[in-house]
Amino acid sequence: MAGQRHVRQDLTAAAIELFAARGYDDTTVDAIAARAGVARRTFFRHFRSKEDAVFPDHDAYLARTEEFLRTANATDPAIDVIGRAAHLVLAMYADDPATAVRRYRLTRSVEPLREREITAISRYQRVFTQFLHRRSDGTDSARLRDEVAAAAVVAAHNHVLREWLRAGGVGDPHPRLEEALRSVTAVIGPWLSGGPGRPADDDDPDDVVVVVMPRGTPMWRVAQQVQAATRATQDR
Amino acid sequence: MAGQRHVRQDLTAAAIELFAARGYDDTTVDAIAARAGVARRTFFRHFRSKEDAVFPDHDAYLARTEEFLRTANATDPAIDVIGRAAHLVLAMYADDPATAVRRYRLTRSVEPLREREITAISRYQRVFTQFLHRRSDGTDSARLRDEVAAAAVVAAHNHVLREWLRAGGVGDPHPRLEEALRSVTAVIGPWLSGGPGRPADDDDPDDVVVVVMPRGTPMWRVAQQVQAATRATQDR
DNA sequence: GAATCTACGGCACCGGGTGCCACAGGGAAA
DNA sequence: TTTCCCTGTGGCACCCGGTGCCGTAGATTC
Repeated sequence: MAGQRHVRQDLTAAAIELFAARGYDDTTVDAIAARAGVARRTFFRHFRSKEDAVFPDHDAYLARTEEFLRTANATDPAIDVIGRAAHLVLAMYADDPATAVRRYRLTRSVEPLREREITAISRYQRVFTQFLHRRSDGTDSARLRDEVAAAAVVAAHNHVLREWLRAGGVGDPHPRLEEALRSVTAVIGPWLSGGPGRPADDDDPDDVVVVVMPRGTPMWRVAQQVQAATRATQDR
Repeated sequence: MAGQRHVRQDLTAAAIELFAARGYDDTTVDAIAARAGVARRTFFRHFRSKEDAVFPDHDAYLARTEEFLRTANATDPAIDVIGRAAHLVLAMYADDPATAVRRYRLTRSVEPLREREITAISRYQRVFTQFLHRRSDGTDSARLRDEVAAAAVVAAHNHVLREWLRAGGVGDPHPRLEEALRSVTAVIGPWLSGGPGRPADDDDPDDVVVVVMPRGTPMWRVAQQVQAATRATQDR
């Protein structure tokens, strides 16, 4: 049956139109179903709740993000991987700017939808955190850093996305996210992966590490270099 | 009427007991009201929704947090102020460990309550962000840093709170939050008030950053130093 | 003692969400 | 072709959270 996908799309379209025209509270599920030309019962076959009609394929997006993280290259810095995952999430909005903007305007004014969106974001953050946990040792301080790092990346993503939506969804938000993530990961990245090298010899003032590199080097690379340098002279 | 406060407390007590005993979904508002010895209509006079009964004075807490931030000393570093605000939020849980733990166990297993909690947390984060915005210039990069900093502090708070609750709410969580915040603010603080370094001059091979520091220096401090060094020669 | 205010109870109603059964159509196996 | 099954759908009844409205009892004020 080819119409199976149509019904779902018709329902979201009807929902968004009616919400925008008559308001969220004053739009019943009956009205949405009627506009889409199906029965009320069919609506709840496609969406768990009234709010879900606004975020149709959210579960699929989250699953895709999890898949991306699961298949990520194990040698890439973890902070960069979740950064690219943030780009992936952003792309899901940026691929259809018109819908994204309409949904944003709606979400901003309707409380239940806003709460829905917040919980959706928290699920992404949770997925990011779990990914970082898989890559770090289980110490409490590492877990703290993982959660902070995930929160930071999500915050950067949200900032760029919101600014882009507020401006009407014009242009490509990806470069802006890239820049924001560069700024954030420069600080968070090294701190995140900052396990101790060999113990410092506090009594030896000459036991130092010297690093020279071009200005603008990504901080995660700085961290790599410093750790490499630390290990290099480990057996002096 | 002295019983006016009693009814509210009785209702939350009845709700938590019944939720724990019979599950959230299988507990109707009628049952809660009956157990508290009042009518169903009275329940909705005290709480906007069924979930609200579990988080009785959440609005008051948020208001207290806002008040704290509004009356904060203007000369204190912003990152420290929201850190102390996080301690204030933590104290609201830690003041009644038994209730907090019961509520945590409940919240963890019941989805609607978990979503409620998440939106509650997001409100705190929003308040933190707005406070930082009031203290920073309105540039886009400053706003980004504000949001990341607020997210980081909230994440640290959540981590400490959750670990404390998971362990049964024994002991004082404040020292642990203090330590977590020390670790986080050491990285975020300078970055928050510092701003990004100047862009790299890729065509100038002499445009390098040199950092020398004791072996074993935590990586977050390396990042701090590198950024400081980057800014230091900004006007050469 | 009358007026007023506040908290509460009872009631009817709306609407989101679910369970159940029936049915239509299309494809695969007989 | 016939039979069977599977999937998407419609219709119905029902539960329950949440609201509006009105009445009332008790406490307070003048």
